Amino acid sequence: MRYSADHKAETHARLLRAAAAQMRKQGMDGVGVAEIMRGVGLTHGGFYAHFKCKDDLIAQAVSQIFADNAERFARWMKDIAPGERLGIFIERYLSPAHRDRPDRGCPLTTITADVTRQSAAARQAFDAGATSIFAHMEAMIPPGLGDDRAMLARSILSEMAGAVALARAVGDPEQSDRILAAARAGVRRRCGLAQPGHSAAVTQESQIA
Amino acid sequence: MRYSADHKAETHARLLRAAAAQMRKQGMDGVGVAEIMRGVGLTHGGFYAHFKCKDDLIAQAVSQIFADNAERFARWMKDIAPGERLGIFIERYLSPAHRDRPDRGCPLTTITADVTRQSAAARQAFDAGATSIFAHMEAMIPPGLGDDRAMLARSILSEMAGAVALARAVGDPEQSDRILAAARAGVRRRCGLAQPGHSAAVTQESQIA
DNA sequence: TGTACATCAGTGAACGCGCGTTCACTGATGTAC
DNA sequence: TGTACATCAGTGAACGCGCGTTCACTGATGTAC
Repeated sequence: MRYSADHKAETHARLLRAAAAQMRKQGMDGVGVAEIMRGVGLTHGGFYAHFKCKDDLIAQAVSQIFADNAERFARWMKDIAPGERLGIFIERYLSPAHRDRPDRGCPLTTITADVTRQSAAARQAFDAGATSIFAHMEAMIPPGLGDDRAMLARSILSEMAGAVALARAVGDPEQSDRILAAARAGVRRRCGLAQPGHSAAVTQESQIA
Repeated sequence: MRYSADHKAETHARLLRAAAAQMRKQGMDGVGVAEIMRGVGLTHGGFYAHFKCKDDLIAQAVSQIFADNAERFARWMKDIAPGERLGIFIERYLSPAHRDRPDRGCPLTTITADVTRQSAAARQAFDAGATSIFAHMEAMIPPGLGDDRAMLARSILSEMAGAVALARAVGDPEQSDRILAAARAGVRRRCGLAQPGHSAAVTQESQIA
């Protein structure tokens, strides 16, 4: 079956998007080649027309995951005044909705532990993506907030990523909600924002906090 | 070969300790039954004299991991004055040494992502251990520091666990050191401690920061 | 005290299974004439 | 315009491998007599 000129590129992109979602939900080594191919309606044999091997897919999927989230971030922030962005980002990042959807969640919360055991190519893709996220965070921090905004950005992102990861791991829903609420309060305070948040993205849990 | 009365219990304990270390380094599903048995000098067939199945080992190993760290924590803190404990804990937790030894590292940094995909028994063990760590952290926070020490403990532990996990994932050593240094500075400030730390556990990186 | 037997932690061959990977093949379509 | 051929994304059987698990067996030692 011969296909149109860009058919292969489209299939390749669909495979990467499927792999990116499944790897975040099930862990980077928890997804099989056959499962990914089935996910886009193909059979396992065709995999090697698109990727040299599974490690090749993983490395490309890491880049895809960061690209997905960068695009989602840009879409969120497009119509929001620069001064409002930090508060809204914090609320959304530390929301139960983010916790409950790891398949489209921030890679700093989903693939961080796994990537330490992956190929050099995958780790380089992670480094590039993480650096970009740190830079975006730094840019959102108001200049008057501290002498070293880069360090503050790293500190705050560590807390946000750590809180979402812990909130996912904890089985007790109340404890999980409290972890998110504690991080929202801690990060907002450090960013000079009112307690609790009053943006449209505010959740029930942050009201309780 | 018949063995002494408590021989089996000793072997069981050695298996759990080996599994606890390997699971933190290689991920919870990255360790095989045969590999663990080989690690204590036995063959794979004997595994089922000690555990019902692999999931049973994993659940018990999760408890073992938290017990290991609770013991290590108690040993650290034994001869340290209560007022000094928080500062020293922060320095050690956010040290390159902790980052570089995940096999004996805090479970909140090593098994958090994996445990979301494990059995109910493993998740319950994680919850119990995490609750205990949160309580220990809360007890170290000076009463005058805020109106809600439990929330502050959650917020700070999220940052510390997140920072160590990110520092492990990042390939660039300088970036990795900066993440730890940023978290040390951020957490110390929030705990009302001097910048930078002056305890014996101080590292080169915190001097730079 | 010496002999016969029971115990049971550990052995190692074997199993079914799913994995990543290979490869001869398919067949709709673009291209050459 | 019609025919013959080349292309190549995708198919599906097959592979070697390591996994978790089972099971008949071993053999040093404790116990019964």
